[in-house]
Amino acid sequence: MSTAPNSTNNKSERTRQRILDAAARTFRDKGYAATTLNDIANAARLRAGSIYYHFESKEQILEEVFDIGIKRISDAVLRDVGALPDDAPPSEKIRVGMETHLRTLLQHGPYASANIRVFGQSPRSVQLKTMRLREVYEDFWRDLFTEAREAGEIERNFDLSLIRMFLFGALNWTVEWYKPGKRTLSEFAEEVWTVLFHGVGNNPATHDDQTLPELPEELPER
Amino acid sequence: MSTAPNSTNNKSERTRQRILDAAARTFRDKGYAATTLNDIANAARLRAGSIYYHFESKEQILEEVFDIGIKRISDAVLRDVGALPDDAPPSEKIRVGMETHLRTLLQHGPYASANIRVFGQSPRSVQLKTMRLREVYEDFWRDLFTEAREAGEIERNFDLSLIRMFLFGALNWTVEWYKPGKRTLSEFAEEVWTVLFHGVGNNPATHDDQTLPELPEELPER
DNA sequence: GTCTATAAGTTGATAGAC
DNA sequence: GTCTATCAACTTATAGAC
Repeated sequence: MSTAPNSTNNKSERTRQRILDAAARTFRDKGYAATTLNDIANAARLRAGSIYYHFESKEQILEEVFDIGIKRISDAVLRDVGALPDDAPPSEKIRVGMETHLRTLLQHGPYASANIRVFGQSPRSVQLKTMRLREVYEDFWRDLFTEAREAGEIERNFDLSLIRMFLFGALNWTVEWYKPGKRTLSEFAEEVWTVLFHGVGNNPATHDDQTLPELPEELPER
Repeated sequence: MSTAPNSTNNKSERTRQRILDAAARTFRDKGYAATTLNDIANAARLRAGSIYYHFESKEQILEEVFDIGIKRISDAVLRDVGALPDDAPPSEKIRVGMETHLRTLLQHGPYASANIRVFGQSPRSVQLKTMRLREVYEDFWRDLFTEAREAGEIERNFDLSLIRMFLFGALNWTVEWYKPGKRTLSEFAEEVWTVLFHGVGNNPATHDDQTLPELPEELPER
């Protein structure tokens, strides 16, 4: 009983988690190549050799950090957007998704931010293994933007994939500069959303609610 | 005459440039720590030891790559924006600056993009040395946005530094995903500018009262 | 100026004691 | 499970031949 073999909360598992936490934080701060097993071991309060009882290689640690990071963002965003009524305006779903994406990135541990900062410079083999999870998350957003256009909330002539990459660039780049300040994350996300949908320009009409103009069905592809 | 000692185009200087070019490209692709002097030497077609005739250390190479990168972006943007009439609308200056920033980042060699990708994970001491150049460039954009607000082209209540970081996030992130496609860089920059000032939303008013002429003349191809 | 050779240190990873 | 000890490979940097 005391040696419950199926428990996921035994000592080994907890040590494994400590190593992953330490690795994620160090990867995020210094990058993958600059992080040594000694760095990770020190931060996890054990010796470098002991890591190999829990992991096969440094690369394997990176893979798990990546997978956990994407899953954390993806799960949180899908949960919060899913909690909205099905018939909520897509633009509102986008607003909630943005806020949760940001919140996970900036406040919920180093896994998500390690992902953003290190992915581009990690070995190709590692990138490929985490690709599928990334694509699932990306598809979610692709669908959300398509939904918004079909609902008439996005002008027809915009390139949706450009808009998506543009938005994610702005959001992901926050890991390079964001410091918690006077503005709450919600207010921050709200302002980004406003820029995305209404722009910063002085357009008097933009702040009254949307009136859906007549919208023919033909979509100029892409 | 053949041994002109002051010439900046002698053999030594050209080799130095080859090393810097090779380093910038490899830093951008693999990151600083993952790049070895052997990588650089191979790409520059000489042996690792020979690099030390031209540079004192690996860090010094990184510093020069950073400085060159910022200077390339900064010089190009200040030149192109400066070529506009002084009384051009600030929003137009922003549009031109954005386009040149993007063009330098994506088409004018690896120095600028290495800067974006590697800076955050480089040694603190190196970051500090290039800070002053960065701040000059940042001040330029800060002034431009302030000018735009004072001209009434940006709504009062927006946080300008947030807008600026938001925009640069979107622009800088392009190094992670942009591939030259059907859309020219000018069209691309134009669309980003439109999103920034008018948003993607369906706001009928925003497209009628454009004060901007539509493409009065051909842009000189670069 | 570039080469080869090599020093001096670090790294990821393994073996075996406890 | 974690430790210490250690290896082989690699890294930055230097020395000296050409």
